Amino acid sequence: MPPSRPTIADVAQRAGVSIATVSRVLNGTAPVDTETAERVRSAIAALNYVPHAAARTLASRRTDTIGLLLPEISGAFFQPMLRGVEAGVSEAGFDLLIHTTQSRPENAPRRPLGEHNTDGLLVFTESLDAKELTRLYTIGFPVVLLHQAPPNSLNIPVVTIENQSGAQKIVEHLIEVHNCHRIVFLQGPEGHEDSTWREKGYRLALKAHGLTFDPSLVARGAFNRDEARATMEQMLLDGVEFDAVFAGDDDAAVGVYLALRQAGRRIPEDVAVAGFDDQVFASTLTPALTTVRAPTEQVGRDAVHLLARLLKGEQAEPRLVLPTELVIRESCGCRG
Amino acid sequence: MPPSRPTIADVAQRAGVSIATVSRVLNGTAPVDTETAERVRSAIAALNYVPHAAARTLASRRTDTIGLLLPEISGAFFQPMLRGVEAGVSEAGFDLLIHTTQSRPENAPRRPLGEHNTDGLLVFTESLDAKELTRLYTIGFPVVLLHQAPPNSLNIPVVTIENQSGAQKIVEHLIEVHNCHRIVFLQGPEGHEDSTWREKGYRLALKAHGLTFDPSLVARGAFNRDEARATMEQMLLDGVEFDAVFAGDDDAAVGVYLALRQAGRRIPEDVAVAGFDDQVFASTLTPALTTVRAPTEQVGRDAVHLLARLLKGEQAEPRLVLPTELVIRESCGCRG
DNA sequence: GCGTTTTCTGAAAGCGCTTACATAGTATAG
DNA sequence: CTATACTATGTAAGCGCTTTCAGAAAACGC
Repeated sequence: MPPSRPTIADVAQRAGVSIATVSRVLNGTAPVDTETAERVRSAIAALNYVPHAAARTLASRRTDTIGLLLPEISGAFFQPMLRGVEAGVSEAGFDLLIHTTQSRPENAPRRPLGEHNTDGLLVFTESLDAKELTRLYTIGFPVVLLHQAPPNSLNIPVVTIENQSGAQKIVEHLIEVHNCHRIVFLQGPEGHEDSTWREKGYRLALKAHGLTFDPSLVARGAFNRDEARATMEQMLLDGVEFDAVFAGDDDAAVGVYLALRQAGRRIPEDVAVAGFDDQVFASTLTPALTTVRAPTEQVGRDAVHLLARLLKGEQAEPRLVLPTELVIRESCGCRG
Repeated sequence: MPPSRPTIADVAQRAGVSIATVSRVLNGTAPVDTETAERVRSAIAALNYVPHAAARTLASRRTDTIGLLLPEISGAFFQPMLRGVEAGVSEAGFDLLIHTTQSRPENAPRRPLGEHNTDGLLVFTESLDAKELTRLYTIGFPVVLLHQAPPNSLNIPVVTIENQSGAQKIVEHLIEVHNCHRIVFLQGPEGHEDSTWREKGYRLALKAHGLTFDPSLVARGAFNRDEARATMEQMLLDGVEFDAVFAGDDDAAVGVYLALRQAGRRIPEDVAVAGFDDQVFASTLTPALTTVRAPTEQVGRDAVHLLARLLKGEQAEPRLVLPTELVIRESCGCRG
């Protein structure tokens, strides 16, 4: 057995002080004589002492940890968000505990992240049910929602993006600049809030230009390459006529590319394509994808800061909506 | 203040037993009468009781958590690895604590992951220095290395992939099938082990076909799109002649694509390009990228299982090398 | 100088669990 | 029917910290 790690008592003994004093030096919670503090610090260094996180948590009732709940950790969309969360968390001096809800086996622990192991939670759309969210709210546990409005209009802060206006702008671009009239819209997963807003934007754009909404042009892309591809193939098979596709998000746009290419339809000559998010790969597709830039990294970062403020007991704005921005590339027909 | 969460004592009282019995029901560490156990379980359900992780850790000296140390969490390369690690961790019944070493601010905690908050560590190349690795080894703390051999030939288990033979195979494909003679090799980041092995494979392939190694064809791509692009542009500017590029990895291959395209060189007609890893985007590039499939997800999963075995005190193989596989697409000139 | 505040330090009580150890009851063996 | 062995449960001692409380020492005010 290896020599067990030094405890605060070892440090105290070596420095000739009580453990309370060591704790004070460690946390700066009370004035300590300069020389004493120095002795403690050198004892810490000599022993290679690191405080035991669990003991600390138990005694102080703080975990110094923020929990992040999301559907999946891989997936290009979550990369910038994770980067933002990570940066925010480390700036704010917390640790990060990540939990993904997809692909969880049956025997999953009942409540993997919560008051027992984090000080606060970041919750992405669909990764925690309304019941648990309500429970957390009623016990006053700090939560910040990402890309999702609170259920039952609870007063839980939200960070999200301008979905509707972004979608409207890009659809209007297709209409105004490229004279598209029959624009397919691929919805996101069932009940996905981002998708709902984007569809509203899509409809508003049509309306603003006197185009009637055609339900046969709307189908599910599920924000997913393969599903979008299958949907697209089906539409082609069904002989649905269209001159543009607003894919809902960039992942779906890739599926659209694949389906159209296979069917021999040229982008953008035969069909203009637009995405949403501006994920990393968007610019390297051929043709480069016209899309809406979502400040996903900033969402992550802002959410953490908002949560951090909540944890300090400060007041925080209940809703943060970050602006999106049109990114014109080639797939719509510009610079074709 | 919200009503504080129930403790084991509350459960014990409600079930009319001692806290020890509750603990036994919770952990199954000793026989408990069926009926008593049932009473305890319903008390737990009624109170919505969840054991306090920190208290548990403190008392049992186990964290049930595995730590993962890597340079960055975003980046397409790490996605499959994370997926594998995640899956493995949840299969093995552990929690996952992730820590990234890049972009850490100055005031970073001295040792964010270690014996004090995890039972064992998964360490990706370059994310922990030899000194700390040695320290962990000497105190007998379980560690599994990913894509990296242990320093000072310590006996630390490793999970990695067949870099050398994979690289050799793809370079030989360029030589044998496409008759390439002047093949550029873009190295990974300074000191990156994967890169070292790939370079060896590159040299072996040349040698096996009687081609002499030309140092002017080797430059740094850093496994990074932008850096590879810049390097490539410089080579074009310098007038270096070549008929193929083995980009080191897929990210660098994208940079190569961009640089070549801008310079008006066609892929694969003028220059054949090959990558390594077979990241998600490889098949959707135009032309589709010929590369070497690295079983990155499997690496993550296997590493966790290896670590889990170590944690159980079982013996584990000291080195796991997963096979790579040639993936021929269009960028080399096949099915052009 | 003497009371009063301020600064520093230590003793000790938990935080919510796990886990020897002890004990009582119940089988099983001879 | 007594000796032996389980089985089921409780008691209590920590795990390594933080934090309250109190006290000693030093500094201050007048």
